[in-house]
Amino acid sequence: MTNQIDQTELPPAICLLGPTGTGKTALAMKLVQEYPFEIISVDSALVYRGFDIGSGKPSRAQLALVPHHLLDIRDPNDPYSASDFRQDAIALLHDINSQGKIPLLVGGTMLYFKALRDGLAVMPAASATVRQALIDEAGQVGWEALHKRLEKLDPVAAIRIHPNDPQRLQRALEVWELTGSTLTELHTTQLAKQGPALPNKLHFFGLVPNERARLHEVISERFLLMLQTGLINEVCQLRQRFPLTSSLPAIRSVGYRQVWDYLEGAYDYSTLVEKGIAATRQLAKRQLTWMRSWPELELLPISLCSKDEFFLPPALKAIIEAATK
RNA sequence: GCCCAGAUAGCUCAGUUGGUAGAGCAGGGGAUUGAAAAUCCCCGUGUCGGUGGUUCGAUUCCGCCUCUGGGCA
Repeated sequence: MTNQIDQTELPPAICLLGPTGTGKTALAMKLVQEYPFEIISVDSALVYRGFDIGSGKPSRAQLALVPHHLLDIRDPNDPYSASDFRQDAIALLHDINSQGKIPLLVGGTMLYFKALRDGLAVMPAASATVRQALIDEAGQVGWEALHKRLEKLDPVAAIRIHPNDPQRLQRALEVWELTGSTLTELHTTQLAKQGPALPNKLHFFGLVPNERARLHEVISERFLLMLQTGLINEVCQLRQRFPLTSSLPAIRSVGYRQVWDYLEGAYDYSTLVEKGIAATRQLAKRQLTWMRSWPELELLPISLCSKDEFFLPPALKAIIEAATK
C-alpha cells in the first residue's frame, strides 16, 4: 500500500497560516463547528506547558469545546523542534484520518509547515554538549574563526551562512562533529527524507491583513491586554516551576523574553511595553515574508475591523466545501 | 524677570576646526533544513527650531525670536 494511493483517497488536510494577531484561532474554532475538522496546532510556543497568556493560547473553556493537538506537550526547559513537530504531526494525521475526520492545521510557525510539507534531511538532533563546546570555543577565538573553519570543511555552506549568524554556524559545525559529514552533503546527496511520507495532501490558506497599520494596532492592544491579564505573573510562576534560563528557546520567544529581561532589571516597565510590542510586530513581518514566497497559497485578505466577530470569507467556505467533499 | 544648557531622521542622540550630515532603536524588504515567537542579511534627503547678519558659501560663527529643561530671584 503506497502513500500516493492513500493521498488520492483521503481528503486534503487544510492548513491555515497567518501572522500573529490575525484571528487564526477564532477562524479555526468557527470552522470546527461547521465541518468535521480536528485541529493540529502549528506553533512553537504553544507546545510549552504554562505558556498561556503570552502565547495567546486558547482558554480552557475554548479547548474543552474544541480540542487542539500539540498544546502543552513539553516543559519549557525541554526544547521542541521542527523535526519533533513533523513526527508528531504525521502521527496525528494518521489518527485523525482513521477517525474519519479531516485535519485542520493552524498556526504561525512557518518552518514547521515547511518541514511537514518538504520533509527534513536525515540529520542528528541537537547535542547540548557539542553546542556548548562550540559556544565556549567561539568565546575564545571568535565566530569569525569558526566561520573560517567551515569555509574549509564545507565551502558551499560557508557562502550561504553569514559569519554573523552564530546559530546556523553552530549547527553546521555541530552536524560535522556528530556525523563526519557536511551539511551540504546531507542536504544534497542524501535524498531520503526523515520519517514516513504524508498521508494527506496539504491545502494552504494564508490569512493576510489588509493593512499593516491596522495589524500594528491589534498587536499593541493584544500585548497590553496580556500584561493586564497577568503575563508578568505568569513568567514569575514559570520561573518557580521550571529550571529556566534566558538561553532556552521558550524563554527567547516574543513577550516572554522581554518580561524575563524586565524581571532581571534590564529595563523599566515602559521599555518592556515598547520592546514587547516591537518584537511582536517584527515577528508578524517575518511571518508575512514566509507567506509571500509560499507556493500555492490561497490568500484570504482579513480586514481586522470587527474584533469580536470573525467573518468567514465566502471564498474560503467554497474552497473548503469542495475540498471536504 | 535674569542666567545657563538644549533644539539635527518617527524616537534617543552624535557630528560638521564653515563646503547642506550619521549611529542605535523603531520602520520596510529579504533569507530561512532538529532553537524558528529563533538567528541573520540589505535599506538613512532630514526646511540640521524660526529669522536677520558675516561669508564665495551657514546646519556649523554672531544677533534677535520661539519652545523645552535646569538654576537664581
